[in-house]
Amino acid sequence: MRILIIEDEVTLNQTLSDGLKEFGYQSDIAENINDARYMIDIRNYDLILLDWMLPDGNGIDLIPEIKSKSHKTAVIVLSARDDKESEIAALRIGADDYIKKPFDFEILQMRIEAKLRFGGSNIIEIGDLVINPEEEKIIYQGESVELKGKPFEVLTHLAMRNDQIVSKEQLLDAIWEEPELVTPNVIEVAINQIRQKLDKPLNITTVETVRRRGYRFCFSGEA
Amino acid sequence: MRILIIEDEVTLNQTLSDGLKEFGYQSDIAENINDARYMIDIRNYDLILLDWMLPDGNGIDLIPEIKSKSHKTAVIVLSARDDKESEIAALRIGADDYIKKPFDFEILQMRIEAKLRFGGSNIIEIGDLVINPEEEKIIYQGESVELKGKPFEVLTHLAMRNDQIVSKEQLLDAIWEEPELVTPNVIEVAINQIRQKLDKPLNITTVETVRRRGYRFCFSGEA
DNA sequence: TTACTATTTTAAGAATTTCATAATAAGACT
DNA sequence: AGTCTTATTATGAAATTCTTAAAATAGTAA
Repeated sequence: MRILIIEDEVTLNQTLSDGLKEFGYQSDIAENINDARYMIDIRNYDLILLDWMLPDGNGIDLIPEIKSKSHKTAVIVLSARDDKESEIAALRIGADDYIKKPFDFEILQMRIEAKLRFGGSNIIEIGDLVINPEEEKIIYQGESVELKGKPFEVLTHLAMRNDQIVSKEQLLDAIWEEPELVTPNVIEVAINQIRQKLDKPLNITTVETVRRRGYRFCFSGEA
Repeated sequence: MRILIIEDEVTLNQTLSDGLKEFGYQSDIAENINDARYMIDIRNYDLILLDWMLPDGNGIDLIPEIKSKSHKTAVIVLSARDDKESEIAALRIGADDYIKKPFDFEILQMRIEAKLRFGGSNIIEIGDLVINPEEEKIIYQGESVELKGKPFEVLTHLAMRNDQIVSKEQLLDAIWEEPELVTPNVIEVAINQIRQKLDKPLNITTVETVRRRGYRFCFSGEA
């Protein structure tokens, strides 16, 4: 997670930066709009803390630019203004939150986490293989791979447990509604699908069989 | 967009409900935790307004349940408590925002929109396809496209979630007033409309079906 | 109100896709 | 070789989605 702090008070921005680092976030500091613009341009931020009053202008004027670059970047405005109109203006222009100065660091911390929690995706990324369970999509080296339904679920389950042996029973329990009503052969069929549609055309080997024990997803990302 | 209001003061919850309807949101009211639990169970909410003090317990105790059902549901806590500890507690347990009572409706309005907004404005612009939900208008390569009513709303909902799979249930909850009174077939019909009136004449494919899981708007803007 | 129009919903058969099975082939181990 | 496990493929059944048209509902203007 990368956070940009746009704030000109050196004491404050340093405190914020240090505090955020403690919680495991990467953070950069910009002390004016100009620098901020540059940073936004070269890096992708998950969240931006934005002071309203900056030496070279109003922070909130940056919001449209930020949002146009990436809608997914959350913006929290920090402002000394405590009138209702300012808050509305900030939110209206696209801020995701508005916190009045002086604020409690713990509350800011919590609000940041609340914002970033949203991005809790469970995308599996191994080398240049990307599996997105939410969207039921597989991308390998930029190419989309056609694999749907049960075989996709099996692949996902295995890929999440990279290098581990997963038994057929485990797969059945995890993916089939009523595991005892189907023969274990369904998995063999699914595995076959995966090999046909993923391994074969791309010339890679993702799932290997461990005789009597199950299957193991084993893919380093290297050829 | 469907919003659940969990609030026992009848005047307030009615005001909120009416206000939200004016802005085009579907909303339901629950006056206690028990009812709320039921509603959460049967419908998918994009956002939940949650009063802290309810006749049968603390509202914030519902947050873990809400989040475990769908982490995409945003929760805004409304509370009469204005101490720092309460706010931290609410955020820590998973709330996405905390607003102290009495609050200004306009600010609440803005904060709701900040949560639900997926981009800067609400005009959806992908390549040379422009969808304007406010005016219920679609422009593709300068050409106006005739698509109104429910099918338009379905398209909008899908387009706002570009690339994501949206289930029929979610569509029903978001767009129909009483989702359980209609069959899911209405969506199939709406999708068909979209394909007839948007995809076919313009020779593009916007919404693809993901069998068993729903539909996905998938349009890069490129041919 | 009445007639007319547009939109929404229902219904039902067609078309498609997925799933599980079974039968057979291939491979591994003793 | 003989036995056991896994791979492969085809096929039929089941489930889901598509399509179309008619019925119902809501909306508008005369």
